[in-house]
Amino acid sequence: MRLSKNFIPTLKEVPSEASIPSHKLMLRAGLMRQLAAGVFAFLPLGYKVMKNVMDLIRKEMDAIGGQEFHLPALNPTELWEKTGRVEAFGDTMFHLKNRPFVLAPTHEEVISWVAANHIESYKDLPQIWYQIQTKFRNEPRPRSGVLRGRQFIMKDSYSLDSSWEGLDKSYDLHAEAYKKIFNRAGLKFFVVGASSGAMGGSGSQEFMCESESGEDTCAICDNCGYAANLEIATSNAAKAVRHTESLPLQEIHTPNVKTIDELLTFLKVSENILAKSLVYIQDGNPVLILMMGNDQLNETKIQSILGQNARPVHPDELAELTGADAGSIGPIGLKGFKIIADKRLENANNLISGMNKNDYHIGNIDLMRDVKVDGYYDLRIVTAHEPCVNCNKPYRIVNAIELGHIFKLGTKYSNALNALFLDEKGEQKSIIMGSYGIGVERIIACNIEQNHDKFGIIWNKTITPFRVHQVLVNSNVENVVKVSENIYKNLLDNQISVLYDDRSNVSPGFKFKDADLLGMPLQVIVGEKNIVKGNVEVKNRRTGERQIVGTDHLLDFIEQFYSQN
RNA sequence: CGGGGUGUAGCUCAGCCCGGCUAGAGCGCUUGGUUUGGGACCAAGAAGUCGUAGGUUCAAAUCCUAUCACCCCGACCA
Repeated sequence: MRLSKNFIPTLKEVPSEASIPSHKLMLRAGLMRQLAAGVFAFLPLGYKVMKNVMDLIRKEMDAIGGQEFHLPALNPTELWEKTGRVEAFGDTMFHLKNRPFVLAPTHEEVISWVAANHIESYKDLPQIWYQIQTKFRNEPRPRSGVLRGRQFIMKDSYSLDSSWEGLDKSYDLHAEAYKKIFNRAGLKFFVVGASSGAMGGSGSQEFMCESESGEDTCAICDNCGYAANLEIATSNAAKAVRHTESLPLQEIHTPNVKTIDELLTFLKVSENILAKSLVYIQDGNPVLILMMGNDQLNETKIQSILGQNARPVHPDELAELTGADAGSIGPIGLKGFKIIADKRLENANNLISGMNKNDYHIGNIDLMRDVKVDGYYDLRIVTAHEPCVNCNKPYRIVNAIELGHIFKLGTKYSNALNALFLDEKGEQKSIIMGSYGIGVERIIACNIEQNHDKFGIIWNKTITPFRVHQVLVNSNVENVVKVSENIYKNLLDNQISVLYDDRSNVSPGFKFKDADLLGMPLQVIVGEKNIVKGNVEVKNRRTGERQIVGTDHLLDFIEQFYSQN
């Protein structure tokens, strides 16, 4: 493809709308333009990369027996009401105004509808159905370029099985396919246990790409390989000690002391004898939550214990329920409260907590003697350097981008939509489902996040839009142009995709800068000083290494370069 | 939805606080010429409802009110 005749609008300056590297470079390299918040127009070069990513995904999905569909994005609202997900998605789903339709944010409903109509027998199972298609989500705050958009391309697949063992098998097939896909796309990634959220189901894992620009946070153990989203990560953080002697309760005057940090300074005691109190409302009833010291409550964990509808108490309610303000709340003397505590506090004694009276705390609380604890749970957010739950080595906490998410759904959707089959005994059963997603744009963005330098993008060999970027240096020298044209033709004749910078009105420096920005793995530089000896210069974009190669050997060189992983 | 920021030429931005005369710069673009191995140079030129609406004023890019859009932090996130 000739640069002189094709639309690749590169930018010298960084557009003000972008703040993370991938976003800046996708705009600067002319891959896309932003139409509205979270909505992007992909330009020819960007679409080329996207098609390469989609092809890569297709190959691996087909290899595990996946069959490609093309389902509608426009869905009747009624279908989504049957699974209760109109309410579950709430404002995140786009609704049409002049017809009772929604724009689908995912496709469990439509897949189940197809299955309900056409799967009759266990003999029809298993199935793996997938598509690569546009999804719509009314994100409250789109951000980070294509990493969180309101419209994006997703590869979503769905497994249909007649048994739970079958689901495990389909799930594992996907996990393996996903690893191949991300490896072939050149991404460094890791797999974490994750929360299933509103998707429901029994288990889920996320494929994460470590990146400063990521929105998710994960705990990683570099020693044993344990990795988990912070939503669910646990650790072996030390528990409170149970002293042999439980001292009598003691009132402590603590004027104007509100936070744990202030209490630490005021009392000059260790953090691990302090019990912080938080209050949630579960179905209208107050729940006191005890955490050790300054441990942070994990919202995902508390919701999985108290239910999705549990919420933090309002300050006014708090005063009414306890007679004190936040900072002076504690487990002693409360009426009508359920009390739960973090596992670090299990059966601890000689603790200090609030007295439910402003400016006072109580010392020497024994959770076995003085408090009726309704349960100990893991409630905290894991922090850096804490001992790994498996091997006790310290965790690293990293930001990460979610590339893919796989779920064991079970029968939630098949039940709601009557997707049934007859088993070997003639009994009617619900199809057992799994669902599996990959964000296509995220693969592109992650690739750039992990592979760029101050000059521009460095494409991975598998998804690069062109294998070779050919630069004609001396467009004013007739003989150089002639040789360069021959090289271009020869590359094309040998099925090597090449972007040819044949522009005559642009200086060599400008072309080199553009070549580095656009990021093809290999640059073939055709200039006067080398062609007189029958050579061209070949530059490795990643290493910057330059080699002089005879024009006769150029094809071999390129072939060899691309045959190395 | 809460907090912060920004909207001026295709792009990056100055001017706004403290109102004033024809609204600026760099890059890009057009024409002509000179250049050609790391974002060339000279000359001439085109290009802006100053986000939108209303208000104050003799006078508004500048002050006031409303509103829209975009970005960042938070909340949210199958």
